[in-house]
Order: sequence, then C-alpha cells, then structure tokens
Amino acid sequence: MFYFTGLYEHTLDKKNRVTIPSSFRQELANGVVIAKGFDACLEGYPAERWEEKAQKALAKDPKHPLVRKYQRHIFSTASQAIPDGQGRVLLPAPLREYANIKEEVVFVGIGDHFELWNKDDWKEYEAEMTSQAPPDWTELP
Amino acid sequence: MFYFTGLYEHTLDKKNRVTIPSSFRQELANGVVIAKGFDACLEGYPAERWEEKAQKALAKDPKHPLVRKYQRHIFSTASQAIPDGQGRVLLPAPLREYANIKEEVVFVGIGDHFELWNKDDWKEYEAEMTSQAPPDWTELP
DNA sequence: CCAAAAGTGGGGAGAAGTGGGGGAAAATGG
DNA sequence: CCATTTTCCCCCACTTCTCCCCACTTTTGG
Repeated sequence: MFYFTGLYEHTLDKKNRVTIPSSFRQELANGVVIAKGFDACLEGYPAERWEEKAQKALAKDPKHPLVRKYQRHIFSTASQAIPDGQGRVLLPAPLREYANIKEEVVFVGIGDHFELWNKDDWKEYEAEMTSQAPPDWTELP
Repeated sequence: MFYFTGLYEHTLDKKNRVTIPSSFRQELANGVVIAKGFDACLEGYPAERWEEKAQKALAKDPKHPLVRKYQRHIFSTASQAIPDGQGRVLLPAPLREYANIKEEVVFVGIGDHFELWNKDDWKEYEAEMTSQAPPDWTELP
C-alpha cells in the first residue's frame, strides 16, 4: 500500500509548470487530478482515486440545489493531467489564483492524496500547528 | 471513462459562435445538444447522452399534464448542433437570452455533461460556493 | 569521487482560441 | 413566384498557449 508522505518545496517555472516529487510520480503516472481544497490549498489525487469521488458525486440527485452546487464544485475545479517526460504538470490559472501560488510551492503528503500550498502560507499554517499546545489526538471526532 | 472537468472562459464572436474547449471536443464530435438548465445556465450533452434523456421523456404518458409540460420543456429548449471545423457552435438567441449570455461565457465541466454560464453570474455563484462553510457533503441526498 | 537521478530552464512545432470574408441557404416582403 | 435581406456555414488568417524535446545544475547514493 502506497502513502503520500513528506514535504517538498518546488518552484513553478515561467510556464507555470511544477515538478512532481519523484516519490509521488509512480503513483501518478496514469494521471493526476488537481482541484481546490479547503484552507486555500490544492488537492491532488491519482486519477483512479479521483474517479471514485467523481462516481459518488454523479450518483447523487441533481434535483437538489445543494447537490448541483456540490457537483459543480468538484468537477469545475478539477484539472486532469498526465505528467510530462520530466514529471511536471501545468497548474491552471484559476487554481493558482485560488491557492495564491506564484513561484514557491510546497507539496504535502496526506496519505491517500497530497496538497499544494503557497510556501509562505504553509509556513504560517505549520507555525500555528507547532506553536499551540499539542492537542489530544485521541479526542478527535 | 471520460469526465467533463475544469473551467474555461471563452468569448462569443459577433456571429454568436463559441469555441468548445478542446478537451470536450472529442466527446462532442458526433453532436452536442444545448438546452436550458437550472439556475440560469445552459446544459450541454453529448448527442448520445441527450438521446437517452429524450427516450425516457417520450416513454412517459402524455395524458398527464405534467408529462406534457416536461416534454414541451425538454424538447423545445434543446438545440442540436455539430461543431464546425474550428470546434465552434452557434448559440441560438433564446438560449443566450435565458442564460444572460452576451460575450463572455464560462464552460463548466460537470462530469457527464457541462454547463454554460454568463461569466459574471458564474463568478457570483462561485464566490457563494467557496465563502460558505464547508458543507457536510456526506449528508447529501 | 563518480554516476545516476532529480529539479530547473528554455526553444520550437503544433494546437487552441479568436476574428472575419464570402457563398449558400433560408426567411421576409412585395 | 420572384427579389431582397438575413442567417448560417465553410474557409482562411492571426495570436497565444500548450506540449514535446533537449540541456544544464544540483542532489543522492554507492
């Protein structure tokens, strides 16, 4: 079983491409889907895993306004790509703007997927995590 | 399996033609049906998929007033087209007016179909989506 | 210390998106 | 029924962007 782990600081070039960490590549070789996540970051999934989410989203009843909103969100923010020969993908403008990503970007492994953060935003979030008293993880919902 | 994903801002020219995003074209090469959708937007389907909807609509019993209303709606608003050599289609005036589409239009991928929005209307809807607290999607019908 | 891999940079061919001309077809009006 | 106008559809042209390729530097691992 594969897990996305670790932290990698990479840079976007002038063509808005970013290199995927080499340890992630094999898992994403068949395609990667990048979409808006919570907290002003982007989420990245292996294509197969994202399709499971897509299936579930389409199975819901679009007569319900909230379902339509959900479907619009999950599909409209999703960008499908296959890494190029160098293991890079292009980050579409809407996603870059949403996550405030200019040049410096951080890959964050989250087990079954990964996240992309603006480097400074991540530093801030990280500081916040470590400064506050260690929460009691056993109490989580 | 193909999914309509992503967000594309295109423009109508003076002849009211609009270019279909290149990633959608292969799926729509055999024909596309554009019709009125919910929330002041237009829905676009691959011809094959729209025909399924049409079949189902015709299978219902027109003796029932509500069925007649539904049949009138689904067929009267539907515009069939085959993209031209440049991958463009003409947007009929009634549909443009319904969705308030002037020049700037947004293609929104929704998995098994796509939507067309007036750009400003979409921005508004999008802001509404991202500003509100993350809903509990698992609770959706 | 060396070889291989990882990360970054950039050139260039081709595709994507936009704009417009002109002829065919359809609608309009007498 | 014919003439005029409008709409539609095919073609070509231009600009921008995407993708594929190659090259260079740094890091990793033996």
